Amino acid sequence: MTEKEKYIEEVGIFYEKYGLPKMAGRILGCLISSETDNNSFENLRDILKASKGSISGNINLLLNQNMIEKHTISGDRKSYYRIAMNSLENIMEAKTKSVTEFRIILEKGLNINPNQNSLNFNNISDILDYYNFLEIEIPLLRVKWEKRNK
Amino acid sequence: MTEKEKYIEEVGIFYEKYGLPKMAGRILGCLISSETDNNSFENLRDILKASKGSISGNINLLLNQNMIEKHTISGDRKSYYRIAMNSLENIMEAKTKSVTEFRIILEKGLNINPNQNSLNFNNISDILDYYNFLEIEIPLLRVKWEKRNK
DNA sequence: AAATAAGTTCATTAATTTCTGAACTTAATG
DNA sequence: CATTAAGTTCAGAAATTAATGAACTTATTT
Repeated sequence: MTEKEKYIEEVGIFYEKYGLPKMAGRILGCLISSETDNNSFENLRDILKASKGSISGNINLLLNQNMIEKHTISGDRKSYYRIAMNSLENIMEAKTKSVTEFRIILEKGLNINPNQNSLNFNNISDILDYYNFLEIEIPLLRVKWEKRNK
Repeated sequence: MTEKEKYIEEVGIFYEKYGLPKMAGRILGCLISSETDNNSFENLRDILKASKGSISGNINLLLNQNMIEKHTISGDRKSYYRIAMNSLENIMEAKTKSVTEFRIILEKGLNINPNQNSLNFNNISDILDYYNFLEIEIPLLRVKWEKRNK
C-alpha cells in the first residue's frame, strides 16, 4: 500500500466517522492528494477500483455538498473534478445549517413543554440563546476572513 | 401519536441524519421536552419502549458527547439525566475538533502531493489557511458570549 | 447474607446503508 | 443514423450498524 493509498483510506474512514459513505471520503482523498486539477470519472474509478454506480453516486453527493466541483473542456466529453474553492463558504454554511436545525429543534421542544417555569425549561432557554448567538456569529467569521485577506 | 411523541421521533431522525443512533436522538428529545430535570433510566425506558441495552448504550453515548449529564440523590439508587448545561462549551468544542481533524487531513494530503507548485496544491493551501483561521476563531466565539452575558 | 434494584455487557437478530453490475439514457462522433 | 463514450439508475447482494433480551455485575436494602 503506497503512501497515497493509505491516505485515501484515512480520508474514507474520517468520512465514515461522520456518518457519510466511505467512498465519498475516498474520492475527496484522491482529489486532495492529486497533483492535478483534472481528475475524471474514469480516473477515480481506476484509482479506487470501485463500481461506476458507487463513483457516480458519491461524486454527486460531494457535488451536492459543494465539497467538489465539476469542470469540462469543450471537445472532450469527460467531466473533471476538483476540490471546490468555494468549499470555504460551504464549510461555514454547513455549520450554520446544523446550528439552525438544532436551534429549531430546541425551540419546538420548549414550545411543547407544559411547565414553562421549570428549571429544565430555563436551562434549555439558555442553550437556545447561545444557538441564536452562534447563528449570527458564524457567518460573520467568513466576513472577517474576507476582510483580512484583501 | 401525541405532540410529544412526534417531537421525540423528530429529534431521533435529526440525529440519524448526522450518522448517530436514532435512539440517542430520542433520548435527547425526551429530555428537551420534559418538564422535569429528573428523568431516570426507567422513565426513559417507559417513554421510549426500548430495551435496557439500547437505553444504556445511548445514554452513555450522550454522556460521552457531554450532551447530557447524570445526577444522583443519596438514598435513591437511581440515576437521573438532564440536558447538560455545559453543552454550550461542548457544541463549540465538537465543532473545533471537526475543524482540526479536517485541517490535519488537508495538511497530510498536501505533504504527500508530489507537485507543490500545481494549481491544485495552491487551492488546497488556501483552504488550509482558512481552516487554521477557524480553529483560532471558533473558541473565541465562546469567549465573546461569556463576556456579553455577564 | 439473601433478596432486590439499577444498570451493563454481549451474542443474536433486525434494520439500514452502501456497493455492485447490468441495463439504460444522453449526447457526441464518424 | 449507427456507433461509441460518459455517466445514471436501480434491483439485489454485501456489509455495517443498531436494537433486543437474557445473563451478569454491583451495590443497596431488609
